[in-house]
Parts: sequence; C-alpha cells; structure tokens
Amino acid sequence: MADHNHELPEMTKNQALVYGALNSAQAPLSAYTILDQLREEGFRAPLQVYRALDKLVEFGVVHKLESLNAFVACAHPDCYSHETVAFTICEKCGQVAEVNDDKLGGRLEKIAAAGDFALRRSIIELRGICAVCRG
Amino acid sequence: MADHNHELPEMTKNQALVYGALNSAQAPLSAYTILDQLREEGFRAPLQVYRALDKLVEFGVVHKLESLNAFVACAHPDCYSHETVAFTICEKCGQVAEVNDDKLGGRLEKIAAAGDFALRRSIIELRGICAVCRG
DNA sequence: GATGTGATGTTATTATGTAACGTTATTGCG
DNA sequence: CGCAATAACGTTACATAATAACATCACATC
Repeated sequence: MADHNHELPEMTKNQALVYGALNSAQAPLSAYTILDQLREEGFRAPLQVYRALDKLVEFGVVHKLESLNAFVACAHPDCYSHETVAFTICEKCGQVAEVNDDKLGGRLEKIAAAGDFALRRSIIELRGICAVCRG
Repeated sequence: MADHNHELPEMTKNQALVYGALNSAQAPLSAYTILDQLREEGFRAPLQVYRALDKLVEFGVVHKLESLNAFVACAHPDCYSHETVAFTICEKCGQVAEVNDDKLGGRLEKIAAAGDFALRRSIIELRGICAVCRG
C-alpha cells in the first residue's frame, strides 16, 4: 500500500506556473507548448521551462512521456506511490492515462534482479487505441 | 513459444548499411552518429538514415530506445518473438540489454484489457546500474 | 557585510526529427 | 515492349527538442 502525504512540495513561481499549465491541460504538453502558454507570464526561453520541469519531475508531481517528448501532471500528486508508473497512450486521440499496477512493479523488479541490475526508474508506455476511439 | 524464421527481410542498400552499423556497434547509436559513420558510403542527409531506420523498426530487426533517442539491432532478429521487448539501460556505462519475458507481456496485456485499451506496442525501458558497473 | 546556495534570465548552440519536392529503380500488367 | 504504379532515393530547407555558458538576483546564515 502506498504511503500518503497530502502536501504538495514548495514550489517557486516558475515551477508553479509550469505545474499549473500541465494541470489544466487535457493532454500531455511539450516543453515548447508550455513555453508558448507562459509567454504572457514573462517566459522567454526554453530553459525556464526545462528547469522547472526538472524540479517537478524530481518532486514526483510531473512525469515525462519519453515516447512523446512531452510531460503530464501526476494523476495523484498528493501521494508518494510514484515507484512504477505506467501510461497508456492513445495514438488516435492523444489521451494519456496513468496506470498504477503493483504486480507490474513486482515483475519489473524480478527482471532486474535476474539480470543483477540495480533498477532506478522504469519507463512503461503502452501505445494503442483507447476505449473511446474504438467506439 | 516463439515462432522462428531464420530469414532476414530483404533489405535495400541503405537499410543494409544502417543495419550493419547498428550490428557492429557495442552500444545504441543515435541517427546522427549513424549518419556520420556512413558518410564514406555516400550518406549526406539525416533522412537517409531515418527512412532506413523506419523500415528496420517496421521489420522488427531494430528497436528504438525512446529514453535515449537511439537505436539498437534486435538481439535475435532471426525470430519473430518481437512482441514485448524490454531493455535494461545502464546509466553509468551505457550498456543496453534486451530482455524477453513472457510474464511481463502477459501482465501488460492484462493492464490494457482492464482499461479496454487496444495495445499496439509497449515501451519498456529499465534504467539503473548494470552488474559490471556495480562491481 | 561577506558568503554560500539555489533560482532566474539571456544568448547562442547542439541535437533530433520532418516537410516538401523532384528523381530514380523496380515491378506488374495490358 | 510500353506504360503506369509504387517504393526507394537524394537534396534543401525547416521544425522541434534540449543544453552550454555566463551573468544576475534573492535569500539565508554566520
């Protein structure tokens, strides 16, 4: 079972702006899309976004989707069960869903152990067609 | 059990060159590294590499590592068990190992089924430290 | 007030990936 | 064979993603 802590980490202004953009988005955002959305707030360069994203990912409240080069807010940022997060990515509508599956985590740990591999983080992205798009 | 077919697909000249570069490499290669290696063979533009890579991935004899933006030759290109391939990626030495684990495939299918999601392909990349680097 | 630390801002650059267009090779068929 | 269809190829230009390097600012601590 996951440990819970209903506190969001302290955020700087830039981190809060980036996090807000991701939270109000209906789909993953690229760093440059975030930049464009935050120009009115004074953002002018990619690094401002990337630096905030780095911290947010470190805090565990934002995930990077490696196969999309895009970012999403964590579906449950108020808890610390951030170990093995998987995503389903619809290749038709772009919808992304976060999946937490304990058995999957166990399986990955076994694979790592079998290869004498010290696992740090897992990237699990399932690409296909979502229920809505299948009709 | 996997079906076997000890024939590599027909390749064009460019595809064979790119595949050869990946096969003789000791680590994943980026598209631009491949381009540089093949300049002597007449390659001049990124698209020549990307087009070959697209086909090789389609054939199933090359995999893309999404978290590295790099490509590797399949560890067993002569068989068709290309369904659910996982990779361990050492963040210290860069070594990549291909892992085939039937139970993992089953687990992912269950996750997809639970979400009424039609799974097309899975991206599984385990990042950490390999046995050699741990000493 | 000196100092250390972390966040910020800015410019320039590198790395990764595509669009658009035209040409060449090959294949299949009337 | 002649011809259409298709796929691969080559080239230029461009778009997107990410980082390097450097200066500055904010704030806490001693």
